[in-house]
Amino acid sequence: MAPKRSSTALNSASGGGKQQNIAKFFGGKTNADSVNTPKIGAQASTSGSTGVQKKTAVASLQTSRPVAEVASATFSGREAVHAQPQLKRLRKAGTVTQTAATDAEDLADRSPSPSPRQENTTPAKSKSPAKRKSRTPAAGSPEETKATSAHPPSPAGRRPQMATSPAATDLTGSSADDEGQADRDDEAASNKRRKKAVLKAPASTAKVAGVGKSALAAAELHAKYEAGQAATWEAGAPVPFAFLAQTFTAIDATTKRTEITNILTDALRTIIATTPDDLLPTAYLLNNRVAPAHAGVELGIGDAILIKAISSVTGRNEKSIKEEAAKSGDLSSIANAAKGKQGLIGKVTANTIRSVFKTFRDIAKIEGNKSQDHKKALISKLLTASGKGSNEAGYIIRLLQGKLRIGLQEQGLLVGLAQAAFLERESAGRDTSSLAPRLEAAAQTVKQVFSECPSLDELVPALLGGPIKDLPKSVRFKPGVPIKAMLAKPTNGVTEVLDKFQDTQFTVEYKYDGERAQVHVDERGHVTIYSRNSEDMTGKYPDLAQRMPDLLAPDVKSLVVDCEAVAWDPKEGKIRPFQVLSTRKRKDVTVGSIQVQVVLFAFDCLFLNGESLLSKPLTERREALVGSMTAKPGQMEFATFKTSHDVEELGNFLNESVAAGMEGLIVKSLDSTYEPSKRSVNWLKLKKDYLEGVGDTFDVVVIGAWHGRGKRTGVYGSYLLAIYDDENEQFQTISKIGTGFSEELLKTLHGQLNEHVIDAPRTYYRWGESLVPEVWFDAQVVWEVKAADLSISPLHKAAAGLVDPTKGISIRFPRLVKTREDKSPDQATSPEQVAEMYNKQVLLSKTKGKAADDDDD
DNA sequence: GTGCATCATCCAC
DNA sequence: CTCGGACAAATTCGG
DNA sequence: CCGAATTTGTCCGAGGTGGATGATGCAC
Repeated sequence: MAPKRSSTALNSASGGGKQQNIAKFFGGKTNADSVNTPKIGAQASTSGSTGVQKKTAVASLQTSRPVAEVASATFSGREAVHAQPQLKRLRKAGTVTQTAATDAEDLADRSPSPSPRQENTTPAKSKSPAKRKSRTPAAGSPEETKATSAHPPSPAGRRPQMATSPAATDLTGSSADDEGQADRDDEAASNKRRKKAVLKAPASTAKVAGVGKSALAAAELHAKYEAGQAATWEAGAPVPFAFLAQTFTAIDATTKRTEITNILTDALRTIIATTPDDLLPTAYLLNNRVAPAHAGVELGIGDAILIKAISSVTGRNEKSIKEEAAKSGDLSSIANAAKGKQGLIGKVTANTIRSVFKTFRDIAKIEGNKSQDHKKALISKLLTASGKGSNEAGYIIRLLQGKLRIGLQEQGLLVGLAQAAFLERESAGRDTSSLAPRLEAAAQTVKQVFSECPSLDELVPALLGGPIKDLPKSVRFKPGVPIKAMLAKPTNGVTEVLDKFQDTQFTVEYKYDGERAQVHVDERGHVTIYSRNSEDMTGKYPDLAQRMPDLLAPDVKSLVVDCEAVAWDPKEGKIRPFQVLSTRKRKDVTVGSIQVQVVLFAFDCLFLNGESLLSKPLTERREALVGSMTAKPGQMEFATFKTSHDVEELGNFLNESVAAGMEGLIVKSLDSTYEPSKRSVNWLKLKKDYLEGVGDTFDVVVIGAWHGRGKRTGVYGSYLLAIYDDENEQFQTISKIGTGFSEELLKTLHGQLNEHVIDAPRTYYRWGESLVPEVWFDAQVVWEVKAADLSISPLHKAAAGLVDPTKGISIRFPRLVKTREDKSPDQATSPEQVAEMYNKQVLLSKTKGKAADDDDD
């Protein structure tokens, strides 16, 4: 064996130091270097090798940025070592770490406080003056108020870039910004070969302007469009499904965003002008839904049933359909091809939008014995009733798959709805120069409204009923209807965080590894709980629903809080890993039968006593949060957070959080509003595995692949990966992988791997029965892959027998880092290393849970 | 028919 | 959940 | 000061592991 040196370059710049440590850790074991980076170690107290790793990890965390810098910081294990103590020292200095429960005062006085505030607004280089300068309220009032209340209005008059759009410049006012120390920073940074620099002031993004050249061009077209003319049906008559299919085809033909929305807008206008009753079913079809998410109604259709249906309509056998679909990457084209021959048979009446939608709803209701046959029959009927042109049958298939794949999804739909409604019902105006901003405003309003009340059942009628600017009055946030969750944007290091939040006051929270839970309490005390995707989870968490009333402060009448539900071990008083939470029953759970207990970590308050808090700054929402509930260990606690601007300290807090079993941190701007459904820069997530050169990586061998679908047609869409067990001379699968590739690389790899195709798997491959790749490869190619975590796998075989007697180990969130031309397959990561990493993770989880910060002193 | 294994779908991350 | 690509808007750069 | 070049924000669609649930299929 003796995979010698191999990686001289391994981890080249970023991981040099780490490498040494690993090697040390594995006591010089031959291929030690293939494990690039084990987890950040457990508590430092456990000295030894673990400690060493932790230290280096810490060091690189903190710098994170320029690769070279990291490298030098970590290059020698020594240096890294002495970095550690100071970290510990710093820990408490001058900042507050609040662990749960504590009181509101504490919170209140820390946060907004004058001093930090001005510190942040003052030096403001407000580099994005244009940014929040906001547009005339036009139709978009709600965001408006929100934006301005979040920040001191700091508009900068000059620079109304949106030349022609007067509306966009209206509101501007004085400019508060001063010159450019930002520039200096930038230069300094870029001198250090930093990729790009900085910028970005705080919250309240675009929305204000958002009208560019292409939007203006579009407005001109819209001003001229005659809605009714495209209709081939009589006013009031059901709109033929073919009309929708044609629209899809047109949209599919372009990738230009404005063009897509224009096509959609025109089509929707036509429907509004002729048969407005069909707008709702149209919207549902476009939204790939049959009911609002929280209604819990699903189609229950997958490729398997679709293939059966296609088979029964075309007479082809299922297997051939399946194979062709795998190769062509598109089931829908098969249905279309068949249609090309047949067209409408006999006296079948053609599909209409409403008939298709009605059938979808019927399908969703079917359950029980023979339900699949029943569904198949309905689908077959839809297919036979599809016309010949326009790819109708294909779109039926795609709609049922829930993947239209034409470059239009929910956000695009909302824009189309907004524009169409505005133009058909209230535009009035021909002055195109003001039209563009008004359309933009309408779109923003509709998006906002929908994110606060994601129900087309409410939105569409309201859209047809009155002016868009009145929407927020009729369709609004209320307990009992989930609001779309605000999401955090990934960042690649502490320094990036600091860049983005330069002159913003921010706070840092633990990122718990559980499940998002949006808890609603209405005026009657009724509790409902929603998932990140707005599914109703109340049936899964009756225990949470039951305990809520006891947690509420006396004067709380209604409330919506944003939380993370985390598995909880009541005996040990510690949190448990996500994998445990996922084993919890989901339906018809009764409080008495619960196997996996759960603790809620609350981190935001969105609604209190009849009032929406969305437009309030985080500081206020936090006050509301701690003021409205009382923490109880093991039941409900407030997410641990701290407020600090110090790089080192942030890095330290990140490590702390990981040691406490967290996924990392969420960094939040303190004066930002809650922006539903946005992946806002106001919330940044910081996970150790995002950092370059940090996190678990593996060197794996490619032994199989699957044909890609959709835009990956013609190349492999995913690959099967294995590690190498040199004792038994086996390649054991550890994961599939399908992300981290550029399109170009995908092509290259397809060609490269095709040279290693073999007819049958090698006898020395070990894989899961239900994970048989479509193509096998001889073990030749080695890649470096990164993951967030390791898990015991029911399918994969890596390190089988080492941790679990039969099961192997797999990885969470695998992605390609790079190909490793310099490594041979026998230098891949070994089972021992995988097992070691897994064990370390478990060990860590044993000491985690509670106070992670009581270790020093 | 009942019980058990497997497949398909959905949903969390 | 992670990632990359395409667009459009916003911002910076260069003449 | 204006147009070109570059950066940022948004949206979309490829793809991952794993567990519960419900339907189906097979053995008895």
